[in-house]
Order: sequence, then structure tokens, then C-alpha cells
Amino acid sequence: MKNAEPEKSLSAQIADAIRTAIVDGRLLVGDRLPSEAELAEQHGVSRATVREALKRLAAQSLIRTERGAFGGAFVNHLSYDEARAQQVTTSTLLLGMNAISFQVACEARYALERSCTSLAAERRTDSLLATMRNEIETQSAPDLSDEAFCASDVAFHRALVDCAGNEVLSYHLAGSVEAMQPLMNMITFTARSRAEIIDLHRAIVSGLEARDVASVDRALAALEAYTITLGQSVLRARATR
Amino acid sequence: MKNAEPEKSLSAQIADAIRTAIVDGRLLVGDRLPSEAELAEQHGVSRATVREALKRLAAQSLIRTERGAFGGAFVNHLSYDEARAQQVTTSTLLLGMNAISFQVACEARYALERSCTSLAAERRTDSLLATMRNEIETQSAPDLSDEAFCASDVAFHRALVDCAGNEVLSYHLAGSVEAMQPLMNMITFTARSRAEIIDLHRAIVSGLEARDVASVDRALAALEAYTITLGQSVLRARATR
DNA sequence: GGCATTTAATTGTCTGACAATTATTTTGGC
DNA sequence: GCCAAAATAATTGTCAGACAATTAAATGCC
Repeated sequence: MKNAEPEKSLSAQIADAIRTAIVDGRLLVGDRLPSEAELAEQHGVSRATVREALKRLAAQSLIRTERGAFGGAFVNHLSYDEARAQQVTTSTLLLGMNAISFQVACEARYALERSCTSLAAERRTDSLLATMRNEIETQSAPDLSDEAFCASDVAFHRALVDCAGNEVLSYHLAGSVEAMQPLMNMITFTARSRAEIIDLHRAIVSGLEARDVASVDRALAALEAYTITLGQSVLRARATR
Repeated sequence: MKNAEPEKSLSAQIADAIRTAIVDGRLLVGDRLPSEAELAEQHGVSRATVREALKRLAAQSLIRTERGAFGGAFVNHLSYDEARAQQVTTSTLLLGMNAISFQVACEARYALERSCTSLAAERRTDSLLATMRNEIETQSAPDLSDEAFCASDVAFHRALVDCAGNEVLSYHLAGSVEAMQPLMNMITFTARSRAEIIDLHRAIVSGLEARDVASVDRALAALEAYTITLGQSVLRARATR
């Protein structure tokens, strides 16, 4: 009988063992792992192999390393920013590598984003509303590049999801919104389409201020429909070129 | 003047360079990277350093390696399963490491999950409804362990989000649902609470079958409220022990 | 006590070697 | 000529030992 699994390398096995220890709570945030030399002896491998295992864990932000005496590998505190950055990388690659239609990606993104409207209308703060108005100002500048317009759009939507006042929700939604940015960057925003989008952004802010969930939902639905329209026109332009 | 950034290691720099090349599309799925020896020469470092860089990329599923002649490192096709597994790892750690209240995590999870009800009611298939009924059967077994109950619960909710017929949405939602599992496993499900949950699961299936979005939403809201209640009683039990 | 120096522990990197794996090529038998 | 077996070459996986760089702690001097 042959092994179905293709026999992981030693460095992968050691990385798995340590990862499991961290996820299961046998190693806590801030704990110091044994030194590379000790780990090598414990697992009966060379230091180079241990180092490859540690690099794997570092790539997932599970550990961080410090040099010098009393340095070493420490279980990392995973911050929201690090977690979001990783989620964005993964999601962006997934969208880029799987021939996903713009429409499907957009549908998913707005479906997810609508999940925060009820909480956002309830909890929105003046500070976040001001941030959103500020981004609308930025978007209204006539000489703005497409990239800058997209970046401001992302900032606007991040403020929107932050209105829900739930960090976990913000993490998931920000990841889903940011992962769309490469796809959004394919779109050329004419003055006409920018005006349309900005109008809907204004409607969203007004709706939040008035705690009118239904009007925010309507604006988001309109934004989704309009974005898909823009995406389709890009695809048509490509098909005929 | 001191460098604000703590000077990344060579292996991290090389990993970043290759990662950027992949994300930017200069390296396409299936492309073979130069051999470790060639990369070492190109970057003017030793093979060990290159290997550490490649292990970092492998940990993010960006590349896979094959041994033997004409083997090497290849740009990996990121599948939905790999992407979801990574997202679950990241999200699970985020929830576990940031002293997040059960209530906040639960609120986020159900807010996200509700985002699929409208699409799910529209597109649900008989096959997925059957899967959900099957899991309800499993959950009704009287001698089921708490872990098995939780696992079946996750399978039920995954089928629910799959009903929306949008792979991208399924990826995001499945990640958010699965990341809750460690928290759910802290809860002891009595026969009484299991019955309550199963009733709500039945209501969800009936609602989907009848394409009655509102009733599915109500059932999910009730499930959220009930789950938070269960979580709070666990916390109370801990506080007084 | 305070400051400069030394020391020890630890990660980061290099070098060279050998084992294991695998597609290709060569060889040998018929 | 054809097929199977063996050799070959390319490549990753692992090891051992070395040295450089970094940093906290210990030491010694005043």
C-alpha cells in the first residue's frame, strides 16, 4: 500500500507541529520558542531544517524573530492589520487566478457589504461620517487619477463598514472590499460615471445619518448594479479590440 | 537618522520580490521558477537563503515544489480549498488572540451569514437542501458528542451559504463560519439546547424551500440570539467557578 | 552609583557535501 | 527495430560546521 499523501518534508512537519501547538493554545502569545539549536536537537534534525520550518510560520505571521542574546522566536500577537493584509493577499490571488467573472466577484462583495448596513445605521459616529464626506470631497476633484479615485473609494467603503462598530466584521468586510481593488482598477472612470458613484456615496452618508437602513441598502444595490454595468462595458471593449 | 523599518532579512526580501512578481502577473500560474542554485546566483546569496525565501512562499500556497530532474518551484494555482484553509487559520488566530468577546464574534458571523439569504432563497438546489436535511438528521442523534454536533453544525451552515450559488461568497462566508468553531466548541450543548437549534435549522430549510427570505432571516436572527445566550451562560459558569 | 567594556546567547548567512527523487538518455538483449 | 533495464543528469531535501551580526546581561573601572 502506498501513502496517499506525498510525504511532507521534515521542515513542513516541524512547522505543522509548532503551528498546532500555537492554535491549540499550548503556546501562548508572547511565549518564546526554544532556540533553533534546541529545536534541532529535539526534533533530531539540522538547524537549517528548523530554520525553514520557522520561516514558514513567520510567513503566516504566527511567530516573529528577534536577534541577539535572549532573542529567538516568539509567538506573535496577530493584529487586525496583519490579519487583514494576509486575507487581502489570499483573496486577491484567489480572484486573480480562478477566472472569476467580474459579476460574480461584485455580487459577493456587495452582498457581504450590505450585511453591515443595519448595525452601521444604528452605531455610526460623527467622526466616521466626516471621514466618508471627506472621501467624497476627494473623489470630486476633477483631476484625480483613476487609481486615486479607486483608493478613495476603498477608504470610503472601509469607513462605511467601520460604522458597524464591530472589529471582526470590519476585518472580514475590509478584506473582501480590498481584494476587489485590482479588478476595480481595470475600470476607467469617466467624469460621468464618477458623478454617478459620488451621488450614491452621498446617498449612503445621508441614509446613515438619518439611520435609514432601507435607503442605504438601496444605494448599495444601485452601486452594485452600476459597477457591474461598468465592468461589462470594459469586457465588451476588450472583446472587440 | 535611523531606519524606521527594521531591515528585513535577505530571505524575506527575496520572498517579497518573487511574491510581487506573482501578484503583478509577471509570473503566471504553472510557471517554473529558476532552480535554487540559479536564484542564489541571481540574487547573490547562498542556496540556504533562497530556500528560506521559497519556504515562506510555499507557506502562503503561492508556490509548490517538485523534486527530481525538471522539478523545481512552480507558481501554484490557488484553489478555493487552499484559500479557505488559509483564511480559516488567520481568522481563527485573530479571534483567539485578541480577547474578542463571544458576542462580538457572533454578531459579526451572523451579520455576514445573513448576507446570503436572499441569493440562497432564489438559487437553492434540491441537492443542497437534502444535504442540510441530512445534517439535521445527524444532529438529532441522541448520543452525539459536542464536537460532532459542532462539526455537523458547520457543515449545515456551509451548505446554507453554498445555496447562494456564488463561489466567492461561499469562500468568504465559510471562512467566517469555520473560524468560529473553536469558540463554539467551548459550549456544552444540552439536549434542550440542541433541540432548540435543530428547530431553527428546520425553519431555515423550510424557508429556503419556500423561497421565503424573511423567514430564513428570522430563523438566523433567532439562532444568533440563542447562541449568544448560550455563550453568556458559559461565561457566567466560568466566572463563578 | 554610573558608565564603558566584555561576554554569552542567539539569529542570519555562507560553504560544501551527500541523499533522494525523477525525467531523460543510453545501453543491452532479442 | 523494439522493449526493458540501467545509467545519467538535474533538482530538491538534508546535514555539518563555520563565521558574522546583534543584543541583553555581566563585569570592571572610576
